[in-house]
Order: sequence, then C-alpha cells, then structure tokens
Amino acid sequence: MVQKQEYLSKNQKIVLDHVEKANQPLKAYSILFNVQKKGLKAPLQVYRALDKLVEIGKIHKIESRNTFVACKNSNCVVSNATAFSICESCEKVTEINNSKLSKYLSNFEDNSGMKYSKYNLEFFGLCKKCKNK
Amino acid sequence: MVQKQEYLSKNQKIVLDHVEKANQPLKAYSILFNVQKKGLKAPLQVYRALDKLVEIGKIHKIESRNTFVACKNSNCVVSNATAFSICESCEKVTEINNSKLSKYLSNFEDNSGMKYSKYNLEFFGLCKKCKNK
DNA sequence: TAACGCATTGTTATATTATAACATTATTAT
DNA sequence: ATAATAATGTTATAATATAACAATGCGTTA
Ligand SMILES: [Zn+2]
Ligand SMILES: [Zn+2]
Ligand SMILES: [Zn+2]
Ligand SMILES: [Zn+2]
Repeated sequence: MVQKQEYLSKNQKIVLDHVEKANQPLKAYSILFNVQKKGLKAPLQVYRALDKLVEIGKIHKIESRNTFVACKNSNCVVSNATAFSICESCEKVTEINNSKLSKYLSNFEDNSGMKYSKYNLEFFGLCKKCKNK
Repeated sequence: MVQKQEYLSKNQKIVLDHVEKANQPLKAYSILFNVQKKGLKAPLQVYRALDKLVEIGKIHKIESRNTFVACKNSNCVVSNATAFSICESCEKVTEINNSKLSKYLSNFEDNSGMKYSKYNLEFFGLCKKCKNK
C-alpha cells in the first residue's frame, strides 16, 4: 500500500513558503509571478501546488475573492471547517478561530437528510481601521 | 431625489426568469447562451443583470462553484445572510432556510472588533441520493 | 417643457482565473 | 526489477469576468 504523502514536494514548498510569508491572501497569478525566480514557469505548476496545499489544509482558498491564504489555525489539519472575516473596504482577511462557532457548524444538521463533512464560511464587514475612517 | 429602483429592467427580468425556471444553479455563460434568443448578446449584459439581481437578493452566487441560483427563501430581501448545502457528487445545491442558524450567524461576534454585516456559508457533503449509491 | 442625474443598454476588446492533454521523471511498495 | 502513485514540465486553450466608451431611457426638479 502506498502511504499518504507526508512531506511537501519542491513546488509545494516554494508556493507554501511564499504564501506564508505574505501574511495575506494572494492571487494565483501573483504567486506565479513571484515564484518565477524559483523556477515555476507555468500557471499549472502553481495551481497544482495550491490544490495539494488546500487539500492538506496548509492553505485555504477565499472563495469570494479567488485568493489563497496560509492557514493560521494549527488545528486545520484538513480544509474541512473554515471561517474567515473579510473587510469589504481594505480586503483584509482573517481566519476565525472560534471553537464555539466551529462546534456549532460541524454539528449542524437540517432536515435535508444530508450529513455535512465540510463547510466554508465567509463573513463580510468593515474592519476596525476602515470603520473609523 | 431619485428613488431606489423598484422594478426590474428588461435584461434583469430576462435573466431572472431564466434562472428561476432552472431550479438549479447556472453558470453565467450558460445563461448567456440561453438568453441569446431574447437579445442578450454579450457576457456583460448577463453579468450586469446578475450583479443587480444578487444585490437585491433575487439571486445568490454559489462562490465555490461560480454559479448563480434563484433565491428560494422569501426573506432574503438582500443577499446578506446566505447558506447553502452542496452535494460534492451530483452538485445539487439547496438554500438552507434555518432561522436558528441565521440568527446564530447574524449575531456572531468575535474579538476582532469587526461588526459583520453579511455572511455566506457553504456546506459540503453527499446528498441523500448520492449517499445511497 | 427643459435640463439634470443616474441607471441601464449596447458593443468591442481584453483581463483574469483555471484546466486539458500529453510526455517525462521521481518516489515508494512489493 | 516491477508496478503503482505522485509530481513535474510544457504548450495550448477554456472558462470566468471586467474595462472603456458611446448611447438611450426614465424619473426629478427647475
Ligand atoms: Zn485554517
Ligand atoms: Zn478594512
Ligand atoms: Zn435567499
Ligand atoms: Zn448528490
């Protein structure tokens, strides 16, 4: 039996490293531009690395913005329960780490007969700074 | 003073009509293809209608899928509190109408000092049908 | 009625985001 | 060694969305 991957490949490391240093969500093509000096030449190389990193929870995708951000929440072993706050003015994004919220959503059930294995929640508003402008 | 728009324009009506009849999320270019017989020729005509319809809550965007679906929840006067369940196998999408959930999320506060005016939540899993395959 | 403000429309071109397809190389298990 | 799986490299193309500009329609108000 082939084991589940436990290490990161070369391209995955390069992309993760760049996204982690950014400390804010990045667009795929901005990542591409910035890692070209490291040898990644084509969009697919970035997207493939991102796909894997998202799958294993090192990176999350901000769906409403098509951006990618490093996970700040050490418990996100996989990207199956994510919540973000997004400022609609400055686009600052913060990963929400709130155990009550995650418990509530992970246990959520409705009458559809569907058992949810994953969720993504995006809150929008104005951050402190932008509110006081 | 110019009043807030209370009616739908021609293109907005055409697009909304098509999306409502579909009863499932549609992609923008599929909408475009299908309303070409009604005279809408360019992507922008569709996107502009969608933008407005989303703004007034008649249509919601499924962000993780880049699709658009008619609101099934008569209380969604504006698209500021949306929740969906998405089957990862057949892509069936249902708008969740659960007052406890919406109350919980609308009142959610964390320690970021941010007041949220809007959220979008997407649950993923397998629908009843797909679970029993 | 005329002038204004603003939403909408029409149109062409282009930007942005993401994947298809195929050949090759690397890694690990048996 | 052989096979299975994962990752890479590369070119081309698909899919999603917006820029820019000119024109029209419609309600407000002078
Ligand atoms: Zn995380
Ligand atoms: Zn802000
Ligand atoms: Zn709705
Ligand atoms: Zn299904």
